[in-house]
Amino acid sequence: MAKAMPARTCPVAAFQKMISGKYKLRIVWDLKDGPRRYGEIRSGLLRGTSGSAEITPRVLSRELKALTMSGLVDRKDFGEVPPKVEYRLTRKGKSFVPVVAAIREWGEHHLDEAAALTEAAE
Amino acid sequence: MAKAMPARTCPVAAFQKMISGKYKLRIVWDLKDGPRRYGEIRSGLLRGTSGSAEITPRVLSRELKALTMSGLVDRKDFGEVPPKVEYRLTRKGKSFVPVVAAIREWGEHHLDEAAALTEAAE
DNA sequence: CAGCATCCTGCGTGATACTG
DNA sequence: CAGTATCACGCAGGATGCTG
Repeated sequence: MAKAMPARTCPVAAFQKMISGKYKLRIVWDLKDGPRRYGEIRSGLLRGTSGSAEITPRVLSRELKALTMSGLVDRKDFGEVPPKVEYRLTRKGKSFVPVVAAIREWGEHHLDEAAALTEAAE
Repeated sequence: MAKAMPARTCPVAAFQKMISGKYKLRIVWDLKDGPRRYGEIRSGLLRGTSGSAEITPRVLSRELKALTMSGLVDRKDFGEVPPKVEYRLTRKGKSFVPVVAAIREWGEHHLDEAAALTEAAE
Protein backbone atom coordinates (compact mmCIF):
# COMPACT_ATOMS: atom_id res chain seq x y z
CA MET A 1 0.00 0.00 0.00
CA ALA A 2 1.47 3.22 -1.10
CA LYS A 3 1.31 6.44 0.81
CA ALA A 4 -1.82 7.64 -0.87
CA MET A 5 0.09 9.50 -3.49
CA PRO A 6 3.72 9.26 -4.56
CA ALA A 7 4.01 12.98 -4.52
CA ARG A 8 7.76 12.62 -4.87
CA THR A 9 8.53 13.47 -8.42
CA CYS A 10 5.94 12.95 -10.98
CA PRO A 11 7.17 10.77 -13.81
CA VAL A 12 7.24 13.82 -15.98
CA ALA A 13 9.74 15.56 -13.78
CA ALA A 14 11.89 12.45 -13.61
CA PHE A 15 11.69 12.14 -17.34
CA GLN A 16 12.76 15.71 -17.82
CA LYS A 17 15.67 15.21 -15.52
CA MET A 18 16.70 12.07 -17.28
CA ILE A 19 16.70 13.58 -20.72
CA SER A 20 17.97 16.97 -19.69
CA GLY A 21 20.75 17.89 -22.01
CA LYS A 22 20.75 18.76 -25.61
CA TYR A 23 21.81 15.43 -26.98
CA LYS A 24 20.45 12.69 -24.77
CA LEU A 25 17.29 12.11 -26.74
CA ARG A 26 19.12 12.15 -29.99
CA ILE A 27 21.75 9.80 -28.71
CA VAL A 28 19.07 7.35 -27.70
CA TRP A 29 17.51 7.71 -31.07
CA ASP A 30 20.80 7.09 -32.82
CA LEU A 31 21.47 4.08 -30.70
CA LYS A 32 18.17 2.45 -31.59
CA ASP A 33 19.73 1.11 -34.77
CA GLY A 34 22.38 -0.76 -32.88
CA PRO A 35 25.62 -0.25 -31.01
CA ARG A 36 27.73 2.69 -31.94
CA ARG A 37 31.13 3.92 -31.11
CA TYR A 38 31.93 7.20 -29.45
CA GLY A 39 33.07 8.85 -32.63
CA GLU A 40 30.11 7.59 -34.59
CA ILE A 41 27.70 9.06 -32.14
CA ARG A 42 29.54 12.30 -32.31
CA SER A 43 29.45 12.41 -36.08
CA GLY A 44 25.82 11.46 -36.15
CA LEU A 45 25.01 14.26 -33.78
CA LEU A 46 26.89 16.74 -35.90
CA ARG A 47 25.01 15.76 -38.99
CA GLY A 48 21.71 16.54 -37.41
CA THR A 49 22.66 19.89 -36.04
CA SER A 50 22.25 23.13 -37.88
CA GLY A 51 25.85 22.78 -38.76
CA SER A 52 27.22 25.36 -36.42
CA ALA A 53 28.12 23.89 -33.08
CA GLU A 54 30.66 21.20 -32.67
CA ILE A 55 29.89 18.88 -29.86
CA THR A 56 32.70 19.07 -27.42
CA PRO A 57 33.92 15.76 -26.07
CA ARG A 58 33.37 17.01 -22.59
CA VAL A 59 29.68 17.44 -23.19
CA LEU A 60 29.17 14.26 -25.12
CA SER A 61 31.10 12.32 -22.57
CA ARG A 62 28.95 13.75 -19.86
CA GLU A 63 25.70 12.96 -21.58
CA LEU A 64 26.83 9.43 -22.27
CA LYS A 65 27.81 8.95 -18.68
CA ALA A 66 24.51 10.31 -17.50
CA LEU A 67 22.62 8.04 -19.84
CA THR A 68 24.63 5.13 -18.59
CA MET A 69 23.87 5.98 -15.01
CA SER A 70 20.24 6.39 -15.87
CA GLY A 71 20.36 2.86 -17.11
CA LEU A 72 19.35 3.70 -20.63
CA VAL A 73 22.59 2.84 -22.35
CA ASP A 74 25.37 0.42 -21.73
CA ARG A 75 29.02 1.17 -22.18
CA LYS A 76 31.22 -1.54 -23.59
CA ASP A 77 34.89 -0.94 -23.49
CA PHE A 78 36.96 -3.15 -25.75
CA GLY A 79 40.21 -3.75 -23.98
CA GLU A 80 43.09 -1.64 -25.08
CA VAL A 81 44.74 0.41 -27.74
CA PRO A 82 43.54 1.77 -29.93
CA PRO A 83 40.63 2.70 -27.70
CA LYS A 84 37.32 1.33 -28.83
CA VAL A 85 34.15 1.86 -26.90
CA GLU A 86 30.68 0.93 -27.94
CA TYR A 87 27.49 2.28 -26.59
CA ARG A 88 24.25 0.40 -26.91
CA LEU A 89 20.78 0.64 -25.52
CA THR A 90 19.89 -1.42 -22.54
CA ARG A 91 16.50 -3.08 -22.28
CA LYS A 92 15.24 -0.05 -20.51
CA GLY A 93 16.71 2.12 -23.21
CA LYS A 94 15.01 0.10 -25.88
CA SER A 95 11.72 0.34 -24.09
CA PHE A 96 12.19 4.06 -24.21
CA VAL A 97 12.60 4.23 -27.96
CA PRO A 98 8.87 4.16 -28.72
CA VAL A 99 8.43 7.18 -26.53
CA VAL A 100 11.05 9.04 -28.49
CA ALA A 101 9.37 7.84 -31.62
CA ALA A 102 6.10 9.32 -30.40
CA ILE A 103 7.85 12.57 -29.70
CA ARG A 104 9.41 12.60 -33.13
CA GLU A 105 6.20 11.79 -34.87
CA TRP A 106 4.33 14.48 -33.06
CA GLY A 107 7.12 16.90 -33.75
CA GLU A 108 7.10 16.18 -37.43
CA HIS A 109 3.40 16.85 -37.62
CA HIS A 110 2.91 19.82 -35.39
CA LEU A 111 6.27 21.23 -34.75
CA ASP A 112 7.85 22.76 -37.74
CA GLU A 113 8.60 25.98 -35.96
CA ALA A 114 7.32 28.12 -38.77
CA ALA A 115 4.34 25.96 -39.58
CA ALA A 116 3.72 25.66 -35.90
CA LEU A 117 3.06 29.35 -35.57
CA THR A 118 0.51 29.19 -38.31
CA GLU A 119 -1.49 26.61 -36.51
CA ALA A 120 -0.89 28.38 -33.28
CA ALA A 121 -3.34 31.02 -34.40
CA GLU A 122 -6.05 28.53 -33.60
CA MET B 1 18.16 30.41 -50.19
CA ALA B 2 16.39 27.21 -49.91
CA LYS B 3 18.97 24.85 -48.61
CA ALA B 4 16.80 21.82 -48.91
CA MET B 5 16.76 21.90 -45.15
CA PRO B 6 18.45 18.62 -44.48
CA ALA B 7 17.50 18.39 -40.89
CA ARG B 8 15.60 21.54 -39.92
CA THR B 9 16.51 20.93 -36.32
CA CYS B 10 15.45 17.44 -35.47
CA PRO B 11 11.97 17.25 -34.10
CA VAL B 12 13.56 16.01 -30.95
CA ALA B 13 15.59 19.15 -30.54
CA ALA B 14 12.56 21.32 -31.21
CA PHE B 15 10.60 19.30 -28.75
CA GLN B 16 13.23 19.73 -26.11
CA LYS B 17 13.30 23.42 -26.69
CA MET B 18 9.56 23.66 -26.50
CA ILE B 19 9.26 21.84 -23.21
CA SER B 20 12.41 23.21 -21.67
CA GLY B 21 11.59 24.39 -18.23
CA LYS B 22 10.61 22.59 -15.13
CA TYR B 23 6.89 23.02 -15.33
CA LYS B 24 5.87 23.10 -18.96
CA LEU B 25 5.08 19.44 -19.28
CA ARG B 26 3.22 19.39 -16.03
CA ILE B 27 1.26 22.46 -16.97
CA VAL B 28 0.18 20.81 -20.17
CA TRP B 29 -0.78 17.76 -18.24
CA ASP B 30 -2.80 19.76 -15.77
CA LEU B 31 -4.53 21.59 -18.53
CA LYS B 32 -5.65 18.39 -20.21
CA ASP B 33 -8.63 18.26 -17.85
CA GLY B 34 -9.90 21.61 -18.96
CA PRO B 35 -9.24 25.32 -18.59
CA ARG B 36 -7.57 26.49 -15.47
CA ARG B 37 -6.83 29.79 -13.87
CA TYR B 38 -3.42 31.08 -13.07
CA GLY B 39 -3.71 30.37 -9.37
CA GLU B 40 -5.11 26.94 -9.95
CA ILE B 41 -2.19 25.97 -12.10
CA ARG B 42 0.13 27.27 -9.50
CA SER B 43 -1.52 25.33 -6.72
CA GLY B 44 -1.62 22.20 -8.80
CA LEU B 45 2.06 22.51 -9.48
CA LEU B 46 2.81 22.98 -5.82
CA ARG B 47 0.93 19.87 -4.84
CA GLY B 48 3.06 17.75 -7.10
CA THR B 49 6.36 19.11 -5.94
CA SER B 50 8.36 17.81 -3.05
CA GLY B 51 6.62 20.45 -1.05
CA SER B 52 9.51 22.76 -0.53
CA ALA B 53 9.85 25.06 -3.48
CA GLU B 54 7.26 27.66 -4.17
CA ILE B 55 6.85 28.45 -7.78
CA THR B 56 7.59 32.07 -8.25
CA PRO B 57 5.14 34.00 -10.40
CA ARG B 58 8.00 35.13 -12.55
CA VAL B 59 8.80 31.59 -13.53
CA LEU B 60 5.27 30.40 -13.94
CA SER B 61 4.38 33.44 -15.93
CA ARG B 62 7.30 32.85 -18.18
CA GLU B 63 6.49 29.21 -18.78
CA LEU B 64 2.91 30.09 -19.53
CA LYS B 65 3.98 32.74 -21.96
CA ALA B 66 6.37 30.39 -23.64
CA LEU B 67 3.72 27.73 -23.94
CA THR B 68 1.38 30.28 -25.40
CA MET B 69 3.95 31.35 -27.92
CA SER B 70 4.65 27.76 -28.75
CA GLY B 71 1.01 27.46 -29.58
CA LEU B 72 0.29 24.80 -27.03
CA VAL B 73 -1.90 26.81 -24.73
CA ASP B 74 -4.27 29.68 -25.16
CA ARG B 75 -4.58 32.58 -22.76
CA LYS B 76 -8.00 33.96 -22.12
CA ASP B 77 -8.17 37.17 -20.19
CA PHE B 78 -11.55 37.99 -18.71
CA GLY B 79 -11.86 41.77 -18.83
CA GLU B 80 -11.19 43.57 -15.62
CA VAL B 81 -11.00 43.52 -11.89
CA PRO B 82 -10.59 41.28 -10.18
CA PRO B 83 -8.19 39.78 -12.65
CA LYS B 84 -9.22 36.46 -14.03
CA VAL B 85 -7.25 34.63 -16.63
CA GLU B 86 -7.82 31.17 -17.93
CA TYR B 87 -5.38 28.97 -19.70
CA ARG B 88 -6.49 26.16 -21.92
CA LEU B 89 -4.91 23.81 -24.36
CA THR B 90 -5.11 24.65 -28.01
CA ARG B 91 -5.71 22.00 -30.60
CA LYS B 92 -2.03 21.58 -30.90
CA GLY B 93 -1.75 21.34 -27.16
CA LYS B 94 -4.41 18.67 -27.02
CA SER B 95 -2.67 16.71 -29.71
CA PHE B 96 0.37 16.81 -27.52
CA VAL B 97 -1.33 15.27 -24.52
CA PRO B 98 -0.98 11.68 -25.73
CA VAL B 99 2.73 12.18 -26.01
CA VAL B 100 2.89 13.34 -22.43
CA ALA B 101 0.74 10.40 -21.52
CA ALA B 102 3.23 8.09 -23.19
CA ILE B 103 6.02 9.73 -21.26
CA ARG B 104 4.15 9.36 -18.02
CA GLU B 105 3.27 5.76 -18.65
CA TRP B 106 6.81 4.87 -19.49
CA GLY B 107 8.01 6.78 -16.49
CA GLU B 108 5.69 4.98 -14.15
CA HIS B 109 6.91 1.64 -15.39
CA HIS B 110 10.62 2.15 -15.73
CA LEU B 111 11.47 5.30 -13.97
CA ASP B 112 10.18 5.45 -10.44
CA GLU B 113 13.13 3.90 -8.76
CA ALA B 114 15.42 5.23 -11.39
CA ALA B 115 14.61 8.70 -10.22
CA ALA B 116 15.94 7.77 -6.86
CA LEU B 117 19.05 6.38 -8.46
CA THR B 118 19.56 9.56 -10.35
CA GLU B 119 19.52 11.43 -7.11
CA ALA B 120 21.67 8.85 -5.42
CA ALA B 121 24.21 8.83 -8.20
CA GLU B 122 25.06 12.38 -7.33
C1' DC C 1 -5.82 37.91 -8.40
C1' DA C 2 -2.49 37.84 -11.95
C1' DG C 3 1.17 39.37 -13.00
C1' DC C 4 5.93 42.46 -13.76
C1' DA C 5 10.73 44.49 -12.20
C1' DT C 6 15.19 43.68 -10.12
C1' DC C 7 18.92 41.18 -8.17
C1' DC C 8 21.48 36.98 -7.58
C1' DT C 9 23.15 32.18 -8.16
C1' DG C 10 24.08 27.45 -9.94
C1' DC C 11 24.53 24.70 -13.76
C1' DG C 12 24.59 23.38 -18.42
C1' DT C 13 27.28 24.09 -22.35
C1' DG C 14 30.96 25.73 -25.42
C1' DA C 15 36.15 26.56 -26.28
C1' DT C 16 40.69 25.01 -25.79
C1' DA C 17 44.37 22.05 -24.48
C1' DC C 18 46.22 17.69 -22.84
C1' DT C 19 46.60 12.26 -22.09
C1' DG C 20 46.62 6.92 -22.22
C1' DC D 1 40.45 7.03 -30.57
C1' DA D 2 38.14 8.17 -26.46
C1' DG D 3 38.17 10.64 -23.36
C1' DT D 4 39.70 14.35 -19.00
C1' DA D 5 41.07 19.19 -17.22
C1' DT D 6 40.45 24.07 -16.91
C1' DC D 7 38.29 28.47 -17.93
C1' DA D 8 34.39 31.19 -19.03
C1' DC D 9 29.67 32.56 -19.95
C1' DG D 10 24.67 32.68 -20.75
C1' DC D 11 20.49 31.60 -18.92
C1' DA D 12 17.03 29.13 -16.33
C1' DG D 13 15.02 29.81 -12.17
C1' DG D 14 14.57 31.20 -7.07
C1' DA D 15 13.83 35.35 -3.70
C1' DT D 16 11.51 39.82 -2.86
C1' DG D 17 8.82 43.58 -3.54
C1' DC D 18 5.39 46.29 -6.23
C1' DT D 19 1.06 47.16 -9.25
C1' DG D 20 -3.56 47.54 -11.63
